[in-house]
Amino acid sequence: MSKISISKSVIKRLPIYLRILDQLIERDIELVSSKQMSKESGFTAEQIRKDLAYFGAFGTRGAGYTTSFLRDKIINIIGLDKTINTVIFGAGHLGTAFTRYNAAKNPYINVAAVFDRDSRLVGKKIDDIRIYPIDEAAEFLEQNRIKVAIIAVPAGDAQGVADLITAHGVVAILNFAPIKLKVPPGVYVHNADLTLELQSIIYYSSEEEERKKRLRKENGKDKSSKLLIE
Amino acid sequence: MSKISISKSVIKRLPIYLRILDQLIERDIELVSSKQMSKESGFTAEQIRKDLAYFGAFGTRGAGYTTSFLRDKIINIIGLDKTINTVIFGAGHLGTAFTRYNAAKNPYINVAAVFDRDSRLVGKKIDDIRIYPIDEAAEFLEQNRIKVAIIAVPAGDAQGVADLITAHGVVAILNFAPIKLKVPPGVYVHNADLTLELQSIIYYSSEEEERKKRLRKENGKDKSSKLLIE
DNA sequence: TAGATTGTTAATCGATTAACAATC
DNA sequence: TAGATTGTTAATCGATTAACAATC
Repeated sequence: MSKISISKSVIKRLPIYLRILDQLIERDIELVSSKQMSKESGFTAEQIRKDLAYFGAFGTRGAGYTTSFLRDKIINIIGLDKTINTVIFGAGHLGTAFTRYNAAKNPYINVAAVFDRDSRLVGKKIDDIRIYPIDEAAEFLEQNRIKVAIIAVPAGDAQGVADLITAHGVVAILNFAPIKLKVPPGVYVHNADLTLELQSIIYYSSEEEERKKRLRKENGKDKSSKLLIE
Repeated sequence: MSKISISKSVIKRLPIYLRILDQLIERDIELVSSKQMSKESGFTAEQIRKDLAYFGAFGTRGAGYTTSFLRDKIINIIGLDKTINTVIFGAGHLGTAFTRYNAAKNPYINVAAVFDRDSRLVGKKIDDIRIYPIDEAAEFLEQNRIKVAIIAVPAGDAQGVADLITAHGVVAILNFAPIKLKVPPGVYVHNADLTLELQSIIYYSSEEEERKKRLRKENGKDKSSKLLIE
């Protein structure tokens, strides 16, 4: 009965499998092999089979996986089977973008409310979602049993928001603020720091560039030295 | 002379170290130990030392690291020493949010232009950054030797944009569109799929919830069975 | 039965952690 | 010299890959 803990790497791949299955189902494809899913996802077929096998034997040997059945299983594993309500803190550009993006692209998760400190924004709406003052957050979270929240407020306000929401039932946070949040044990924080992600990409762009330059130079000078490269 | 390839995990941590150093320098702190950086970052001191050691011996035994010296080193390693110009495709909510967010938070990278298909947006500005029609992208990329681009267009347009920009010198892409881009070999793509990240967080929220419920139930019924949990 | 593909176990690979000698 | 902290090597841990028996 005791659950072995599944690694983060596996959990991160599940929504990707889910999206692929959604697309296949939309195209009325009823059966899929790990090999086909490998092509769509870029992960190896072995890895896909192994990931799924952590949770059960969902396929049919010789045939593959029934798309709708596997989709339902993954929805269940992630916990997307019941309607998930989430709230966003911060109605700035990022909060607004995320709210709209999510409404358009995420069939499994509903943004129930947006909270902002700025009283001028309160009462307005992002699409159909109302902006509330932050003082009403505690009550809203408790009444609606919100477990997941998105933080899209300025860095200076983020820790305060984190303290508030973890005190009122939130156990998982998607954090866009560029700081390391301190949260009570058991609360899961995923940092989606866009600046950091962009910076680390630069490494690959310059490396690529330097590699090419080096290659050109070496090639021009001396063909034999090519063997030394890589 | 041959460069051992450094793992992605290491590269992803470098911008975090950089931010911590920036903050320390702002507070006029001139020396920092791996232990202190560990506290700020959440990574172990051993890991920080090991990460840095891949690139050289930047510290002083017995003392620690000189903040400004280490910052310069990391800036160099990532490739942020010269001004990095990037461009964004898509002037929708996400593109706009990212443009503004980057201008405010990222001292190392400049958004040089935003491109959009929608002619009504062309000529407008996001902060000080002008929106151009997508037909002008090829020329702009070449003339300004843009190596890094951000894709924030609808899923259906993303592959087309990727084809266009990789044909004109872009070698690293931050992709917000929810599809797997096909790119020429050597081009680095980092997917920042906000929907997927939010979905995978749900797993932790429900697990946490179930764990708590289980715990409460067990505790109420029978104290001795507590030992079986976890 | 023959062909295909899963599920699982074993082997490999890579990344993190621990330990400690070097040295400021 | 004594105390502190790095840089590096070795040990451990975990994740991916390979192989193949099970079975549709």
